Amino acid sequence: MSKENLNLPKTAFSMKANLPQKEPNLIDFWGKINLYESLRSQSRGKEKFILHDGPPYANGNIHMGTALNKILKDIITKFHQMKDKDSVYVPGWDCHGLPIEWKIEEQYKKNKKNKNEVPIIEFRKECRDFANKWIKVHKDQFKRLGVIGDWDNYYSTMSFDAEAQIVRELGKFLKEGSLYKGYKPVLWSTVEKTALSDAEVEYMDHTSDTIYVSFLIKKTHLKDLEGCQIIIWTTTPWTIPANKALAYNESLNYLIVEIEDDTEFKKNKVVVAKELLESFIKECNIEKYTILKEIPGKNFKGVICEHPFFDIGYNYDVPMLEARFVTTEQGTGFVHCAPSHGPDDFNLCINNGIKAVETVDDDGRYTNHILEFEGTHIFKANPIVIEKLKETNRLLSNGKLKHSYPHSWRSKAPLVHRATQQWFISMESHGLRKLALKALDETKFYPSKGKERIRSMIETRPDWCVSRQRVWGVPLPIFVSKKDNKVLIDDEVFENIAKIYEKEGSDCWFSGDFQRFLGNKYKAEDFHQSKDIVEVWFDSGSTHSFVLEKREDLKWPASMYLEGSDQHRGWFHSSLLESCGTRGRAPFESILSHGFVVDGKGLKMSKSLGNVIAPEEILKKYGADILRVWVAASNYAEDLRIDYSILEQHAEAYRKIRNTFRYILGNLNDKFTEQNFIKIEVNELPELEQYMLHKISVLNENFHKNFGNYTFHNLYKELLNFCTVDLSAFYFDIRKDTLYCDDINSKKRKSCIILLNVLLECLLKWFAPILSFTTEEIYSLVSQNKNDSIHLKCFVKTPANWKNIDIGDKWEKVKKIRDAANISIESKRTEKIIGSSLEANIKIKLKQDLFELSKKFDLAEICITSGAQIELNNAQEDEIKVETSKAKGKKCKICWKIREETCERHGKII
RNA sequence: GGGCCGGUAGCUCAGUUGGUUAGAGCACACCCUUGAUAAGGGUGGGGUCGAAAGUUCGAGUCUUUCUCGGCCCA
Repeated sequence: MSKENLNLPKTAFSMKANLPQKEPNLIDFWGKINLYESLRSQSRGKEKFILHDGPPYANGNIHMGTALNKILKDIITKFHQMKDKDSVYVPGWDCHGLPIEWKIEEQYKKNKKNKNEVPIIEFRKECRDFANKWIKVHKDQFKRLGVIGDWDNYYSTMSFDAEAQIVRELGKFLKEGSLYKGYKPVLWSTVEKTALSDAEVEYMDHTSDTIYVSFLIKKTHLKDLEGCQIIIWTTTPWTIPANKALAYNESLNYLIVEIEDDTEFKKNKVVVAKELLESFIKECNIEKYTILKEIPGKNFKGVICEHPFFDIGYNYDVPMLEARFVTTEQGTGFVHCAPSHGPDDFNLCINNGIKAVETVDDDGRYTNHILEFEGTHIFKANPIVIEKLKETNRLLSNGKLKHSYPHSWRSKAPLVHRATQQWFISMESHGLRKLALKALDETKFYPSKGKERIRSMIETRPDWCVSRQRVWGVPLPIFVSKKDNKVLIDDEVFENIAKIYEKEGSDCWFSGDFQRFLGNKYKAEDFHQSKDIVEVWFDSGSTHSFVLEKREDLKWPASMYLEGSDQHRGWFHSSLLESCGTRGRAPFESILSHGFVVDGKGLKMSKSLGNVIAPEEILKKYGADILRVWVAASNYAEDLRIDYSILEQHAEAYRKIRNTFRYILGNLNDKFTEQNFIKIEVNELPELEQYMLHKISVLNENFHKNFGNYTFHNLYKELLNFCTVDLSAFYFDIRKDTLYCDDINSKKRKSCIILLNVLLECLLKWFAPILSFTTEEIYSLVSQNKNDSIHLKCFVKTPANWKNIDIGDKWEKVKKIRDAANISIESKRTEKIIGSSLEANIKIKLKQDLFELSKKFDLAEICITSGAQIELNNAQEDEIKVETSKAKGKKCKICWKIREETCERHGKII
């Protein structure tokens, strides 16, 4: 009569998750049981899966992108571990480079300290401390996400052994001869006094001075062109003194135009592209003019002009050169070329024997190569150049233009192209490009489109500039002979430097005394020591050499590199080149790239839009497992959307999963009995249990298929659907009657308990890589060994005899009947004839095949009604017809079924 | 401006070589339950597949253009 006769669920597993409070305790638990060490010792000798961590920059708090990245890495690492491998994750940090230098300099500025007065070694120490500080912060933040890794033995690009190995790696390129000294315009910041890497540049609007300048033709074989002036348009007047050539496009047509306005240009014959005449006329305020002749571009071949500053000493020839980069988008169809100040200009000129020289110094001032203007800062030179052009009567007009222009990402200062001495790794001299392309073909990409993306970059990228004129980095181990200007190449010296770095770090490079690096073989006084440092992409591109190769617990090449899709140009790229150059193949077997985190509308997160969500907020509000669900449920092949409504949805799904566990735990009374899957006598179980084992085995198959393709969002969806559709709404709902109301010793109930145990184990293991905290919370509740962890387990193997297609098909049909019954029941429910389905009695008319099939089933049990009768339906239409009526009789106080007689199960008890 | 990728119900995602009325779960609405209870069950509504044009007997799927968004580059 009372509830003592029922076996109601009872569990210590709370419905409310309270993740923000509970998760930190689980992190402590993992520390206490030494989870990482246990994983390693129990996996010794097993096949290794090495996901090599792409080092985040040790600067600033983590953001959603970092959280996504680390969680994805952790999920994959755990998956492989549970697939019975030795899956090792060693986190690392990228430490050298401009952003940290900049931070220290900012502090100096605040404290009115002059950077130039601080010894380099002291400055570098501050950078090092700064990086160390952020590594510590990051470490805690990553751990909080549930990431398991070798946190005590992480790697960093500024560790002494890393700096030493970077020297060895550079030595390989030097020795091979692919690392060469070049003189090229690079994007240069006159504020930071350094060349900037692509990643350090951002494009913003900038207002430039624009000028139309005329170049008088000095020499031509074409009579029409004699005495004409070539008109160029430029947005960088300060580069005019560095002009060495003019470019035209031979596929364009040009016009010779005589100006008739009563100005200083009266009767002057000027040449511009036909298509651009109109804009030229307008912008130079020319009212009256005559078109004298149209001439094809190819006629400019061999034409020589004179520099607009011819009169003040610029008396060299300015040849006209053909170039495809000349377009009619803007300007005049002629481009002024300063080989020291633009990559296009440089390439065109070098191909025509015109070399770049150092026209502007580190600070941005003209050098002595620039007559008349030496010492003037280029950012102040525009008005001076414009004035001089006016004086020499070469300026047709000047104005302003707002356009997208490169700026330093740190200082936001506009950048310039400036020819400087740099060190380059050649893409061609030793076949690096070819090797890299071949290596890509041998790499598996997830998603596959990543391959094309990096491939097209490798195909077209220029030589790799690896030098930087800064101090916080690994010094380029280069000595140049004072005698013959040749680079010292000697393995002994490289190794000597590396050995010293291993002990002291690379600071000693700047100590002033470099004899110790040269050993006894050479004399310091015979060499210049390079003061450049290695660009940071070379640092991180070398991690495979000082992490994967050096550590006993890892392997080379890595099984996988996993980063955001921007790293196709970043770390994937630099690692590929470094490794192909030194080892002839990629340092990875596969690459997984993920998209970017954007807001709920698909827009990128930005302070100005106010749509930024920090991981910290999510951890505080929902907990890491919800964030991990978000990662698992999202398709990382594209951009990942996140906002609070999306998180709320995932939190809801999490609750469903949590309640699924809670139902199982409750009915097991928190007593998990591990089942030996192979020994389960499948045929002895009720068919419903057999069907569920079949579903489990099919799901397990799909699970591993999705895992194999790293399509976690599909995997997660299948797991979630299993919980909601197959378990909660079907199996659990049907079996409540058995679990609550059957005798505890009944075979049926025991079978169900077996299945719940199986389900608990399967679900715990399937979900463990994703819901790392919750599965551990559950496991620690049911595990006998208090120091055990779910993360030390392997995935289940479902015995072959669980899969039973026949039973699967049969039950799919039964479910159709159930669906039809539900529709019928629902109609009586809305008519208020019945409430719960147990108040219903259903009459089901079935066609022959279903009728025969249903004879073996208890459809009342399956449809959760008090009664069910089946009849043969001979009609053609309506395959399944259900009639619902109110069940007659009295409600059994225990099982609530309505019986005309006393309840066959509980009559006695009552 | 150029290259690459993407836009399927409010949300997260399926959609096989073009082939019936485009699917799932969640969310929503209504109902039931009160023995998974800040739970559980049932039923239902909701999409001109970013837009337009084209190829085809037939297009979410192929082509082109446009648009919006993301990454990279200039």
